[in-house]
Amino acid sequence: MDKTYNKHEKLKSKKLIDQLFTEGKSVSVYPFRMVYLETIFEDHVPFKTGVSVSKKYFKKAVDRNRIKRLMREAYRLNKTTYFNNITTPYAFMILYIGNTKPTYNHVEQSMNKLFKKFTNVTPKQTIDEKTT
RNA sequence: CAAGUAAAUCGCCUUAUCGAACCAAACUUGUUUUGGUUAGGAAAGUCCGAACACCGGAGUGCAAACAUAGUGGCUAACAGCCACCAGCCGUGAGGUUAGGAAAAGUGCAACAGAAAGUAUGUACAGGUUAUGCUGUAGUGAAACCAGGUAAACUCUAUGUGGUGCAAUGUCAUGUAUACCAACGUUUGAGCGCGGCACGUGCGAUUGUUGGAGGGUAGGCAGCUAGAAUGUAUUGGUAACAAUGCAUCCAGAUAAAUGAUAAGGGCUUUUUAAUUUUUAAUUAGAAAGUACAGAAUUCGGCUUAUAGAUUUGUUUAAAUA
Repeated sequence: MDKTYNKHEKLKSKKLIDQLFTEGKSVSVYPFRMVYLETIFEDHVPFKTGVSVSKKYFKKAVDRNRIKRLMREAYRLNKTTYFNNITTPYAFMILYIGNTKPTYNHVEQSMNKLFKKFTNVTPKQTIDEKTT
């Protein structure tokens, strides 16, 4: 997997996003919250990821754009270290739940923590699902 | 010089690494390669005016509601812009104005004043038997004759259908089936023919196929070559118009136009040194580098904006 984040890796389907929020599980490391769900994609992409910032805390479009860009960048550069070993396809939605404008370093560190937590959590759950 | 004043322009740059979207070409037809393009002056507020689309009426008049309001011009249109007149502000350059009508009617009016109008007080004088009456004084912008106010109602003139690209059109996976047709199934309720049975016709139910309808997820069109931009000439005081030449300049949709690092500008503060005091130059340090992100498209208006630049123009008094 390369350090890319193109059209096919973006979570776009409205249907899937609704499903994600109703059925998905979540891990959170401040200031992020990641909702995830196991699915199968028609175009055989391993992961699809979306990014979201609340309009409630950031009223200006410029600020929202900036934060989303930082998040996408952090995802793009760090996903290879965590997700290359995972074979099951997942849909992700990463939410920014803080209320201050972050710096890039801050975003990257938090994102790393978030992914670590995710990789620790997921295998257990899959085992649980199989047993029960 | 300094302080204004009016108008216009710009609004960080370079390099490296890793990326995103769209378009074109190529072939090895791909999550390929190569090339090109990729946010603003306000993209913002959504306040006016249009284009375009659909709905309604499809004609005319009146009324209501809303908007506009000096005169003339510009414009596709406008509540916009330009010129001129008038009032007000400023020494001035200049700024600013909801600048139609008070002899149609209704209302309102601070302070002062007895009273701002279903009034007639006080003092003095005149007059009278006396009162009513007449004059003067005092308040105020205005005292019975009217005036002010229409960013009060109102009147006059002019204009105005509604909803908005989530408009609208089109393709249509899947799902469900009140619809229609054909064929078929059955422990086939019930009904008709018949005295009853068999039989036969209709048929609730159910299956398959086809059609029609509906229009969800999603795709495509609308979707960017235009009242376009730049430039020159001509006409016009100007807004603006005409003509010639050149150019193609974002099209995303959980929403691209980026991230990081290094260096350099610019501004402010501060330290040191030098020079002719104010100040300037050089070197170092610290901080800052705005407002803000297209979403159908144009013309305006309004609001936000670190800092920089250019041009025209004004300066009374005081001080040097």
